[in-house]
Amino acid sequence: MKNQLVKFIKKRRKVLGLTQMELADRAGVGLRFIRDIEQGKETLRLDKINQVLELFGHIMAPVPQSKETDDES
Amino acid sequence: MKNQLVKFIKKRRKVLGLTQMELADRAGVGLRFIRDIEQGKETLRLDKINQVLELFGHIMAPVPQSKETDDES
DNA sequence: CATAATTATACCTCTTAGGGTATAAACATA
DNA sequence: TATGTTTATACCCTAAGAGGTATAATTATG
Repeated sequence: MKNQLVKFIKKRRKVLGLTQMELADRAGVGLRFIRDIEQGKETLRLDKINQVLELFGHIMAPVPQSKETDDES
Repeated sequence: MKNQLVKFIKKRRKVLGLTQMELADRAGVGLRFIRDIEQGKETLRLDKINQVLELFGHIMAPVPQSKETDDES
């Protein structure tokens, strides 16, 4: 599966009913960064991504390419 | 667990008996980048990391913070 | 429909990641 | 010990990521 990050962020944000701006504020990143994530930009910085994922109790880690998202945790 | 990436890269590289330089060449990244990864630098670019992980059939994806590495796949 | 809220796109600036190179340190092995 | 190999640290330069802002497009909502 490709771009699990995009799907994950979008889904989680919707679940919490947050706007991109609210998410950006809570994560302490710029609004533009949230947009870049959700647009599938691949040249993002890892620390910034993790900064956002932390809100959802997640972190970026190496997983087998084939494996489907096992989280929903 | 923190920095699964560092552990993963170091372990995989050792298993294949590659030097940092060899890994850099095969992944198509600079030697400095491999070193930055293994030194735990957190401000790395996601696309570059994935470029390296691809050699091992892996990719960066969001996982629960608490979950231990389940790969070894 | 009109209006407001949310998201997307574009431009500018500043900071820094990534690559290269050189040197030093650590780690082997004889 | 000395020698060669691998890894770490430090420097410079270029390209681009991240943030801000403004504007357009999209999506609700009445």
